[in-house]
This record gives sequence, structure tokens and C-alpha cells, in this order.
Amino acid sequence: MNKQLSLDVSFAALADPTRRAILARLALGEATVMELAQPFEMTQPAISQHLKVLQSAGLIVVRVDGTRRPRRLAKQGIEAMDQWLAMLRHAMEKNYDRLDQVLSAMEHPRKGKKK
Amino acid sequence: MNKQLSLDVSFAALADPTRRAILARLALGEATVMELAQPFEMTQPAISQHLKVLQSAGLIVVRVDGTRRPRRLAKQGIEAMDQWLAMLRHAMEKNYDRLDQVLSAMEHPRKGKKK
DNA sequence: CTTTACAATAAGCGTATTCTTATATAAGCT
DNA sequence: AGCTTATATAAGAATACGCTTATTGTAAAG
Repeated sequence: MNKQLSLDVSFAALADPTRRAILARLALGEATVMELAQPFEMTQPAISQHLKVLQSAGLIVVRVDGTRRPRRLAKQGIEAMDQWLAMLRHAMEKNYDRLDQVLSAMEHPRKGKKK
Repeated sequence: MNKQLSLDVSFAALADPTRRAILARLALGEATVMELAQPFEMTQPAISQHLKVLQSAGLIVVRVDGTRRPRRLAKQGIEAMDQWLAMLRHAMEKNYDRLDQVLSAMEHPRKGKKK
């Protein structure tokens, strides 16, 4: 039932400033397409296409209200990315100040080289 | 001095599975281009190009060691994305279970219709 | 019923991405 | 010095992306 929301699609969705702005707006609460389009110098179809991308990425969900389709954030997709990044950051913090720091310290060993 | 590491470039860098795998590998410690290329069915130039993307995104840094160019993770760039996502997640958690949940609950209050 | 408002979809176009192969450069070996 | 290793860069092709305008489908309003 749950689509295969890959990180590929999720991160690609975040790579566009318009889409990040849309998400930031939705963090304040749900909004319709026209409301979301208003701050941008872009046509409505362009926004609809961005929303489609965000949906495929599992970052937002739609609701039907007459002719309106208010969007709101989808917890799942956002947390998936958040966790991947946290994983990376933790691993990084564990290593960064140990092994690699040492290696990088012996940056220019002048003439003599031992390795 | 500090290049303008935009989130655009950073998130776009994470959108590729090869590049995420490279980062995951670097989370274990630094590695050369050949070491990074070995797990993939891709040519060395392809990996070099991916590394260039990751560097432009401020996600890795390079070190010179003879003819080798070992890469390691760059704290800054990773934390920037991490923070943006955390911001979004916090805002989401604050609203999700309140205002929007209510709005979504009254799914179709069709001008006083049934149920 | 006709018009208006909200939104999705289609087609087209310019630009960007991601590979490939071919070549270049610099350091290490023998 | 000439080979070998490690890496970068260039050029080209296939595909993906982000817009636009034009059109369509519905629900609401008059």
C-alpha cells in the first residue's frame, strides 16, 4: 500500500528552491494551490507540477475540498530524509575528530615523505 | 572566501544513489578515488565527476597525497541540510497534530449534507 | 443553464545531468 | 629515462528537468 518512496526522489524534490519554499509555507499549515502560487513569479501550472513532484516524493499529501486541493506536509517522507542525514552526521562526528583529523594534520611533510 | 554553498546544490547532490553511497563510505573515514570507485559498475571518470559535484556542494573535502586525492566528509555542508530539515520537521510536528488535523477531520462538510 | 474560479494535464522548448570514451598530467617505480 | 598508477578534464549523446502556453474538467455562484 505504501509506495516505494526512494530517497532519490525525496532529495531531488528538495533541490529546487521553489519546492523548499512551498514546504516552508506548508510547515505553517495547509494551503491551496493558488495560495502557494501567489508569492512566486510563476504560472499556476508550474506550481501544480512542483506539487506533483513533492507528492511523488512523499513529502506532502492532498485533501479534496470542492474544486480546491489543499496540501499539507507528510510526516513520513520528511522523516526518512531526516534520518538518513542524521545517520551520516553521527558517523561523521564519530570519525571526524579522530582518525581523519590525524591524517589531515600531516598535511605537508616538507621533503621527506613517509607513508 | 567561503563559497556560497546553496541548499539547491547540496540537496541535488544527495539525490543520486551513487553519491549517497560515496558519502556513506566516507562516513567510515577518508578514501581515495579508486577505493570509492571499486564498488560501482562505473568508470573512474564518472566517480571523479560525482566527487566534483559533492565538493561543489560542500559535502566533502580533498587532501593531496602524492598522486592521490583522498576525500573526507565536510561538516559544514552536511549540517546545513540537516538543520534545514530539522527546522521543517519541528514546524511540522508543532502544527500537524493540531490545526491541520482538525481541518482534515471535517473531510467534506458539504454545506450541511449527510454524515 | 451559463459563467467564473480552482486546478490538472499536454505539448513543446531550452538547459542541465550523467554517463561514456579518449586524452592529459603528475608522481612513483624500476 | 621510460612504464605504471592515480586522477582530472573534454567532448558527445541520451535522458531528465523546469518552465511556458493552451486546453480540459469540475464545483460554485449568479
